[in-house]
Amino acid sequence: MASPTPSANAFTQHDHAHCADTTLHKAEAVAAEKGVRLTPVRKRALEILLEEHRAMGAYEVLDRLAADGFGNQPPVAYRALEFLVENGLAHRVRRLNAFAACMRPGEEHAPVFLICRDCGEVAEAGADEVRQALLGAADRLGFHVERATVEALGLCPKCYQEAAQ
Amino acid sequence: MASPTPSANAFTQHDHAHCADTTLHKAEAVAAEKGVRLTPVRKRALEILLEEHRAMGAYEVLDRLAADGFGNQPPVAYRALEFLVENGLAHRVRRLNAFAACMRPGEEHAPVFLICRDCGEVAEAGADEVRQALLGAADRLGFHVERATVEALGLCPKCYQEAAQ
DNA sequence: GCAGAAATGTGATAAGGTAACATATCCGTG
DNA sequence: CACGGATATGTTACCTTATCACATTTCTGC
Repeated sequence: MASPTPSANAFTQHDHAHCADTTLHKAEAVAAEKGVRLTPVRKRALEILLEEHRAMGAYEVLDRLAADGFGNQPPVAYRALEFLVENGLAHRVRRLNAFAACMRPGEEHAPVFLICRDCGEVAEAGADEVRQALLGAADRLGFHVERATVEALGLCPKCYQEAAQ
Repeated sequence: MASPTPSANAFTQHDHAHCADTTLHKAEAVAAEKGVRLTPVRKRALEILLEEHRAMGAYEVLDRLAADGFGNQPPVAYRALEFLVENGLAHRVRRLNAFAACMRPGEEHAPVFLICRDCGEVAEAGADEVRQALLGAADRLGFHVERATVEALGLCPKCYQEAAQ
């Protein structure tokens, strides 16, 4: 699989600097509202994810944090990332052993990740129907869902077209 | 999280020996039909998963394989497990870094895993609506889904009741 | 039987993740 | 403001999970 380009999300071009900026502000608001502390490492970790605009491994984030003067041991990255995930500011993409900034912090949503196996691009899609269906299926078995992971592997529009040629 | 009991699936009691046996036969039929080889290691790996009837780590499966006279290096287990997953005879449970035998080999299905965070039990639920919803959401973005991972973490009926007390 | 493909065995090592503990910082309370 | 508990950070060490590379064997079609 090729290295993911940081140039698109949901498979559409857009202004990164802008969306990263507004998302960071939303994240700060969420943290304030929840009464949790978006400390320097945590904020920087989120910024890194937002800047890169792609799924990043914990060690990759760690390298960036270390370069910025923070600790260079794994727990530094894992703790910051865990905090972000716990508070809905980032997501964990299990299939990639990676993390990505949440594009809708604060909004209640069931993140669905669409991962292109060709270009590596990861898109976060909103999909309430998926969540509803999952809750329904679980409910029929008496299972009480707390968190859900929904990830699809396949081809993004661009790579699908290219593959068809 | 407590160690998962091998005594239930889909949170209901049933006859293991029987279901393991019939599932193994179905798996053999699937392999024959597909023209792929269910070699000794692969078959044994599947048997192990069926016998234990729970999600098992690759190294745990490896230990069992080694005890049965197969190689004792990681690739032995990973290759066998990969084969099983590729051919729909087992599933990978990403949240647990584990593998579980498929209970419906041959049937086209979207496996949904319900993982109890208390007792560790893992149930494979059929949930076509989930798959449909996911395909629909992906389609709206022009994404072409090939494989999907759907996993829910929460409480099984038993642990939910116990927690409520 | 033979050649190519598929599968296995093995050693080595990369990548991902956590436990434990010391130190520092924050923050409410007296 | 000082103090004490809770929270957060830094660091060491280590464990688990997963893959690469390459030699050897086994299968399969011809």
